[in-house]
Amino acid sequence: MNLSPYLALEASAGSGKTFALSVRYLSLLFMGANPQKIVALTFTNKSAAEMKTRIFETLKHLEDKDELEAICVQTGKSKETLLFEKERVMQTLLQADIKISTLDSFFSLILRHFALHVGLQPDFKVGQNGLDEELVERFIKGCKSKNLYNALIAFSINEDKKLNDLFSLLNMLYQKKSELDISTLDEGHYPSLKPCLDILEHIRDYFEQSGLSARGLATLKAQTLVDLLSKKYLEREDFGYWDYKKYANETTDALLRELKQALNEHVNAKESYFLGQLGKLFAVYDESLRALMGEYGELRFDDVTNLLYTLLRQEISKDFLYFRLDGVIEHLLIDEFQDTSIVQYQILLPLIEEIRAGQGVKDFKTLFFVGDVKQSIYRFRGGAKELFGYAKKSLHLDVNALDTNYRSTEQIVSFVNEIFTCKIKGYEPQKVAKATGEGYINVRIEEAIEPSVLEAISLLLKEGVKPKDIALLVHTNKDAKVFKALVQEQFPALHVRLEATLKLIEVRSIKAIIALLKYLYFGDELYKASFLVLCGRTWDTPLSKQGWDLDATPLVLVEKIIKTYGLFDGSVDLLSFLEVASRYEEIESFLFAMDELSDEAKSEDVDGLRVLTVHKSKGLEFEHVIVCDRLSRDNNRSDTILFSYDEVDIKGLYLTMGGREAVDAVYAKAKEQESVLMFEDRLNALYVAFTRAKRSLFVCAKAQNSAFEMLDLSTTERGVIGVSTKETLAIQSTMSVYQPKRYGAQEVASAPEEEGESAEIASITFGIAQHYLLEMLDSFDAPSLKRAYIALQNRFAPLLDEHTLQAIYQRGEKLISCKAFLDLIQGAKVYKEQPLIYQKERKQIDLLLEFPDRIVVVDYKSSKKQSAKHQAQVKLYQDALSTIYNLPVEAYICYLQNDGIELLKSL
DNA sequence: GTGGAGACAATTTTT
DNA sequence: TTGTCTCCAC
Repeated sequence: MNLSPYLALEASAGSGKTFALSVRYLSLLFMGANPQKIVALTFTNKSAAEMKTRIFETLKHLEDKDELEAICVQTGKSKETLLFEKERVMQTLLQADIKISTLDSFFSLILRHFALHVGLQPDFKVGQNGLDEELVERFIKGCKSKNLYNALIAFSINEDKKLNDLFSLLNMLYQKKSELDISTLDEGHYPSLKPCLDILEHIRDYFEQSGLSARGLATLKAQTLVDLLSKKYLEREDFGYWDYKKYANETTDALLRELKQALNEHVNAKESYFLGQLGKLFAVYDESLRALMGEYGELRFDDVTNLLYTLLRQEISKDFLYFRLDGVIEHLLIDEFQDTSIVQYQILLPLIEEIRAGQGVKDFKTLFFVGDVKQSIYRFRGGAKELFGYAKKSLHLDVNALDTNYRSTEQIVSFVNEIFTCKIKGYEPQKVAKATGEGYINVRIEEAIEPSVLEAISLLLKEGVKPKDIALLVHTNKDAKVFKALVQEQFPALHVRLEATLKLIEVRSIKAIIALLKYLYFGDELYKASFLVLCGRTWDTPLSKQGWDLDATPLVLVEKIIKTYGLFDGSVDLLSFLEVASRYEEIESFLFAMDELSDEAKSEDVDGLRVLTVHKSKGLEFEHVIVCDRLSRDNNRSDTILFSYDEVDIKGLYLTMGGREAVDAVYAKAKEQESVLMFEDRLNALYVAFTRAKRSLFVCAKAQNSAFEMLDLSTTERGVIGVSTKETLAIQSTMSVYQPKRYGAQEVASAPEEEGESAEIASITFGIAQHYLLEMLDSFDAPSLKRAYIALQNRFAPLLDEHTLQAIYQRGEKLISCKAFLDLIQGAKVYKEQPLIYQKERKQIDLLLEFPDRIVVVDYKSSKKQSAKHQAQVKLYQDALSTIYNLPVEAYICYLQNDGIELLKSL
């Protein structure tokens, strides 16, 4: 066999990591490993699911897969042997309880086995829980009973810490609990600042006598430590500069050194005191937390790892652990190893060492770690990329690197190589799998990024790229929200899928409902205006408080608002919000709870152009990627406590104070180390973003304060935009495969904007209302139109004004009197709003006409702004339908415009 | 014109 | 908590 038993694989972006993992997994199976004893761990549920699917799919169609060859090499078996054994392996795999999961779920599984040992019921829940208030209460109670209450208050005042900050600090220590012995933290007395202030005064007196300017003298005044540490002369060796220069001499410089020394002593004493106090408070925090977990059976992710670590360290023996885990794990595969945190590694270490110790010939135990330190972007969550190197070294692993990129086209690979060589430490340029010269790069550096982004999108659409093949990568969730709105405003017909972590209260329609409720309850006109604007109406639209029963339950009120204002948009978020509303009895407590509402919104379930953060995009790939600069400026806020590391061990911890580095060299070094690591994380994030692209990459950078600054980019355009011609298999569908074609701009010149109605909500609502009217038409005659209009008024009256409703009605009139249209539907069986599931996308066909000898599909559009896209859309319907019907299918786009109906036959 | 000081504004990433 | 702007002695 060629399979290296203890292997670390360095897999750069797009180098076939998933391929390598499934080859490894299957090779183990073919070599006789028991699937029950193979554990494969990833970081996200998505990638765990993907890995499972990939393994099954590969095995199922092994004869057609490239993996077959690789498995031959790994196992030393011939193709024939493997294919002969395929069925047997499949059977074992299907019968086994496959252990492919995320680290977090693997850990909670283990913890469940031992729950009773830590005072938990095995059915504990994991997730973000809402026990924060109980924790605060219990923590304060604990402080009181331990005579720490005064210490708590003194601590808060001295450090100017709000309770909230203190809690995030304690939580941070909690995460590092396994790496740190908190009980040994220093302690001392709170030091006095007086010695420092005395020296300063001395300096000032001296300079005053010399005749220093008033401005200079003012800089030599300070009241607090913060004042003092902000002084710039602390960064200097002497006073030989600026206003001081004229009067500086040996005496002043000696005094400066004396001041720095005194300050150094002061900050260190203060740090000892702070950490000592914090250690005591932490003990109470830890205890309160543990009691709460036991009582409520609710754990956070950190709690699981923390408890498990404690268990493995103190309370259970290794043998017992294996016994409970249904035997020893023989093969361990870890994906994205660079994201592993130190606690996680320590938990896994007994398992790893057990495997690594198996030296005998009959012992068949293996380790396989895959990772890429260049893609480490989760330091803030504890991910320690240093662990990869450490593990390689300490476990004496074989090291292999995948050096060819199979994901991206040549232009992209060489662009990424060009940018990141020299920037990322130890960057090895990637080789190109297909040296075809394909690919497209477009780097734009402008004052504002929005126009660049919109141009990039229209450029892609013009080339016939399908929206779902485009991904917009942004830096923050907030940016994602902003760009989604922007894109929708400019391309009203485009589906945009927002994949960001948003709070429920950040969803527009929910914001609106809360605003209205607040208006009804508090009566503040401001809430009324904000509700109206959020609904897409002008702020001064009349709105009456009459007719709302404030004694009704929040659920009833919210439901009524949604109905009255037609706010339901089909998203799950409103449903979750109704669920939240049902938790409250009356409006007052509901409204006050809203400000603290932490429930998360689900991403919208639409297939279309995707907007997501760089962090979310990790592990994914897209045909066409637009990387956006950050809209707001970068925020490198540092934590209250700074850790310094010696490889993977904590070397020290420091209390952060602005300006402390000027008087404390040790601290300065730790801070420098920290900022290097933060820089690397940001650089890696850009590497991740750029390497998501398969065919084209747009970079939309700002001229000032750019997140791309560190890359020294310059405006570039290279290559041509290519459209994938690769067939995408429709799963579980009898329909044949849809072949995307190029819809060039030359086919239909896009019409100039016909109306000025580009206000985001208004134009979308207009389109929906128009469709609604036509859907309500029983038949295409005047009486039906009247009935449909009444239905339209009932539903859309609150959202659209009289004028708009009239305009919609008139378009309906024009349609039912359009000869070409009436001729078209003559003699057909008519179906409206027919759902169609095609390529896993849900489509709605506006009008379907069934004739004995042919099928006609009609799509209504209210403007010709996006005609190329409309063409593509009906073409898709046409193709889809021709696979269902055994008849010729014709497609039409029916433009309902102010000046008349235009019926356009699609070619 | 130069450059230090202080006032002032703006403010993440997720299992 | 950090970059940007403004002020003013040299």
